[in-house]
Amino acid sequence: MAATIFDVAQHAGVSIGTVSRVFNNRDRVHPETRERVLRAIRELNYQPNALARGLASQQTDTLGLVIPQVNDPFFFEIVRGVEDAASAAGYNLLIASQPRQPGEHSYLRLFHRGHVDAMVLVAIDVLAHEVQAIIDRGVPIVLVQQDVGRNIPTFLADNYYGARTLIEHLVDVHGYRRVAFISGTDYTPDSRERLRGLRDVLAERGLDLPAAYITHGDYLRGSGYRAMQKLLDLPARPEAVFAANDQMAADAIIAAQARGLSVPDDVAVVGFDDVPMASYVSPPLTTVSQPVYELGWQAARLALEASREDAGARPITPRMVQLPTTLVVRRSCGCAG
Amino acid sequence: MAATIFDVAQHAGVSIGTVSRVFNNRDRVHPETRERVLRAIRELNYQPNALARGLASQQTDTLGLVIPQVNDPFFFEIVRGVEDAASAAGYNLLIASQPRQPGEHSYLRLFHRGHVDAMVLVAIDVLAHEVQAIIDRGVPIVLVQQDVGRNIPTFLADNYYGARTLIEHLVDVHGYRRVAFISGTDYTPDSRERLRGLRDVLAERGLDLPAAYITHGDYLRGSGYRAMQKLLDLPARPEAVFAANDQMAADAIIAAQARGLSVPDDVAVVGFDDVPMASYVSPPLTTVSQPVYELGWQAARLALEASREDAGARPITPRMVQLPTTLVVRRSCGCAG
DNA sequence: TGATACGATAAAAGCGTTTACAGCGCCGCA
DNA sequence: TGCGGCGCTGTAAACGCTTTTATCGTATCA
Repeated sequence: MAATIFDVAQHAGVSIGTVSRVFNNRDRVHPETRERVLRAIRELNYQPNALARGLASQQTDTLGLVIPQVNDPFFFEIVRGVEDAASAAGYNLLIASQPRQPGEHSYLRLFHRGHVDAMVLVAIDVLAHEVQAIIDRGVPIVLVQQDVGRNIPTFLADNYYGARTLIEHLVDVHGYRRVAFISGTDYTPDSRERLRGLRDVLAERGLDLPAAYITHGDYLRGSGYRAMQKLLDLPARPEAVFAANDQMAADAIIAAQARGLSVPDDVAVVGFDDVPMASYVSPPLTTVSQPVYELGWQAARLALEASREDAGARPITPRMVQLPTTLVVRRSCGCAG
Repeated sequence: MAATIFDVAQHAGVSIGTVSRVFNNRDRVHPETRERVLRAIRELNYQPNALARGLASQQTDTLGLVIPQVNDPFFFEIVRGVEDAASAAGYNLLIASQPRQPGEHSYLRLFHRGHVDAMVLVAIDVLAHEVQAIIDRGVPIVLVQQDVGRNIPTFLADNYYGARTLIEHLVDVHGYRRVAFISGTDYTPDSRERLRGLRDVLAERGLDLPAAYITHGDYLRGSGYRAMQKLLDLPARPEAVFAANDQMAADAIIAAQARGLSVPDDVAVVGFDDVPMASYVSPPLTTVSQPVYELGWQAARLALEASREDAGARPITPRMVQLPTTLVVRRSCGCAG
């Protein structure tokens, strides 16, 4: 088996308490003793057992991350941000997927079993009072791409402003007046906020947004195709279609082209997210870039900081942070390459 | 704080030993007592502390997963497979990235600190003897998209056969005779195997593969573009280009189109992996589909099984498993839509 | 020179489980 | 009636750490 603290203590001729003090730089230890202990640690390749350490110190040096069970590069990018922040802080990362059956909440289990010091929940359908209860018991939780109010810290891209900029481009630059929407799922705020951006820009210019122009997708492959078909069947075909993410926008383009329509000449299509695929579809997608990696990174940072300041007087942490989005103009809106 | 086993014992009027027996279904407990304990567990919402449990039982119910620090949807798909297998078996998933500096090996730390019962290493640059040592100490390790011999279990897609099928399609169906290659990184076997497939098919047909036709990429965005430029500068321009993954193939297409060349009329381009993007680029990519999710899933299953059979006489586990690949014909090879 | 304080270390008490072992009541059998 | 065995449950020792408390020299001061 691996060397334990006892082995090191024996090897260095000290007690285990001293080894612990040296390893954690706690209290003062005579320089000479410290040197002996360090040598023993090196010689035995000692690494403290994480479980024992967690049990004794009541902290696990582990960050919990819960993500939806969906294959979207968007989430992977968040995972990368979270992972980087965690490992930079010397934390491990424990990942759980939101289970399929809606009743079960895996983040509760992570908490109850004492696995983690803090949690980041990405686009997860949470129970606000449960989350609040966990935070109150000393395990900080930060939400990403989700907002349930109640003073629970939240990191979001500025979906509303991003959508506004995008629609303003369509309306003010290209002069489109009939703009339709393909929504995503509804339990996180992003699709709603993007729709609100669309709605407001149109309203401010006195343009109409008929109910039939709002179709429903689920962010996943295929749903954009079906929604686009419905829109193209409409008597008053939209001049531009705003899909709530790039995947659906890419599918919408395919759907239009399958009918022999040209994008953007017959109908413009724009998306949201700026995933890698966006620049490779034809025509390349005009979309809105979100700082996804950064979102994960900052959320993880906040969660970890909160877990460490737990005892002391903690500074006021932000209730909500919106990160800026950027309009990425390519060709699917009608602009020239 | 959360309820402990003591609270439950007191609440049910039994000893902690009995609570533990009930919770783990070990030994026999009087039905009536069991009922009392179960009620107490329910009423207190008791969940055993994972650390204490791991410390006492010497098993953590946690699977370690190490992936390269790269943003590739390919890896995310593997993560999903591994996660599903782990959670189906009641295991948690601890994720670590291969650190940037080549000297450090995060999987060693996971092992040494007793975090995990088993590990899956994906496309990681490992030290064979270290891995062997860990396995010998009772923590099973399974490699994915990597092979270092030494009886270390390995899951791979059948890269060689996949490449063969792809090249046979180019040569035998389309009649291309000048086929070039854009390689990936070299520390995992996949790029090498794909090149071998290309080489063998050409050789069997008496076709030449000049050294200049083998260019070097790194699987990442951008490198396919540069490699393609070199190929197009060649006096004898290749008729078809085989990129070792789809990302580079997509970039190669862009590079060709930037020169006013038509794909596939002037030069055909094919890739490998069949990532989501492949069907959206223009022309849609002919490529080879790998069972990526399945790769992760099966690797995790094997690792977990091995960790549980540890004590008993374990059946012979496979040294290497190759999963089948499928040719996906789209338009970038010259086939009609 | 003897009481005092202090720096350094050892000893021991948890942390919350699992599990080996002991104990107890009761039944069946000689 | 006495005793071995069995079904059930309590007790206590690990597991490998952290952290509090106790101890022991040694230097300091009156």
